[in-house]
Amino acid sequence: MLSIEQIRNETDTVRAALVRRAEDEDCLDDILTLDTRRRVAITEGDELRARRNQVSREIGQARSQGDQPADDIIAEMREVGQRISGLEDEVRDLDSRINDAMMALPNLPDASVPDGTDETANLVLRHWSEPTKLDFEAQPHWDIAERLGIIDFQRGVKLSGSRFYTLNGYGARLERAIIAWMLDLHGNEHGYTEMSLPIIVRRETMEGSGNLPLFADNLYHDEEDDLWLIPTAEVPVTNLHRDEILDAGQLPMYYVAHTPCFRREKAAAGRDTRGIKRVHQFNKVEMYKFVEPDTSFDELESLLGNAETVCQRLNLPYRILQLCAGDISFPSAKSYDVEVWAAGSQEWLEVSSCSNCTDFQARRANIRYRPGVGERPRFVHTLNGSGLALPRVIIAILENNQQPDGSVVIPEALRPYTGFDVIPAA
RNA sequence: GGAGAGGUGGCCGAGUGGUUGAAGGCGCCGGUCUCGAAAACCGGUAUACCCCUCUGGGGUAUCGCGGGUUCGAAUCCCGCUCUCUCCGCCA
Repeated sequence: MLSIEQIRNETDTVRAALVRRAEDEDCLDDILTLDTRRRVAITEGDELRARRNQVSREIGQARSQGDQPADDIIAEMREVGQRISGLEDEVRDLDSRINDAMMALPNLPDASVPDGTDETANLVLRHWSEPTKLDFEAQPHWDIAERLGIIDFQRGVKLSGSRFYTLNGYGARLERAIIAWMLDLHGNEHGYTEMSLPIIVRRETMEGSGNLPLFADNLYHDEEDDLWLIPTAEVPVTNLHRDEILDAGQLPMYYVAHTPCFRREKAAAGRDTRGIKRVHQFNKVEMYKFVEPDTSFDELESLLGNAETVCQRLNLPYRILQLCAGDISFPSAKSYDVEVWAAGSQEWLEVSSCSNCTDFQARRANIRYRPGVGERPRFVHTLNGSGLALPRVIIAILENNQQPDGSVVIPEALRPYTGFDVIPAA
């Protein structure tokens, strides 16, 4: 959520930034109109309340001295009370309309974010290593995995429907190893605190992270208790410190968590239907930072570095994309994507998206910190990045490390965790 | 799921209709004292919003949340929510 002060005082800046995101900025005028009406109503209500407080105090004092208050004063105050109620209704209505409009506004792109309205305008910043070249006919992961018997698509569908699968034997063990290895890497070498979190959360939690009310379409929902399955660990982590005022000394705070992620993928129906590139349930290791505002853009660079380290240690060729203004996610002010090369399906796979959400989520979830003793609380900045998403890492390992005999070699870094060096050809 | 108890400021804890945004204590910050520290003493110590003749002044709201009664509610009534205890159930 943006700040109403910024919309009020820097309207043109906000308008220009929204245009860069290819967002409709007409609502700004509506918000400003509602905001003016709101403040008029608040002022009038406050004045009436001040009058009522004063008179009530006088009535109390008179009564304590045995005097009876005049009936006409009581009658007048009764009427003042009704006017106050009316103004309160009006303010409540205006608040909710302003809030609805504000909730629909995305974060503003940072000045360093390139122009562009969609993914075609994203910039390739750099490559690491060369896309894997195999001197035999490379197979896509769905063929490799089925042949090795480590992914069962049919039975996944039998259990849960399309876009579900099971990992079997070496496949399941490989996934478990990758998760444990990533958590250890970020926990031991990058300074993140490991968390195990609820993956089913209340409505308020989804609102705090910005997934509701706008993106309900992509979420699984339990109607009976109004609980929601998380699409990413970003949701519970963001809300860990909701409605808190942190000490400056506590920042920065780094968290890493492995969770299953659930996505209905309504908007992507029909896309990427083969294999495990786009599924309804997947595992992900997520990195998350709460930081002081002045440091957040530096923190974004180191966050990206942490994601890159994962790819490097796995020896997966990757490239870094800087997302353009029209392609950064709703709460983000600046984002980088990490894409690894998959030699079988011959495409770049997004395995991580690292974003600086500045104070956008913090404002929504009311996460503040006190810069110094006696100073006013300020909103923290939040950042998140996958570190990494499991299915696509598995795809890349299977496709890049496949051997002519049909086996798949495990990256060295993972071997202490898998306990095997190769998935043997069946 | 059943029964009961309870949610007050950073923490503990008073407070059942009228100068209570909230006693008292602890903690924290500043000061006095001291070579320094401790102790003691003095002072300060929530958040959000609004207005103005705006390096300052004034006002409003907030005692889990939302309604209601009343001139006036932390205090009374209703609904919700969360926590705790006991019973039941269960990994």
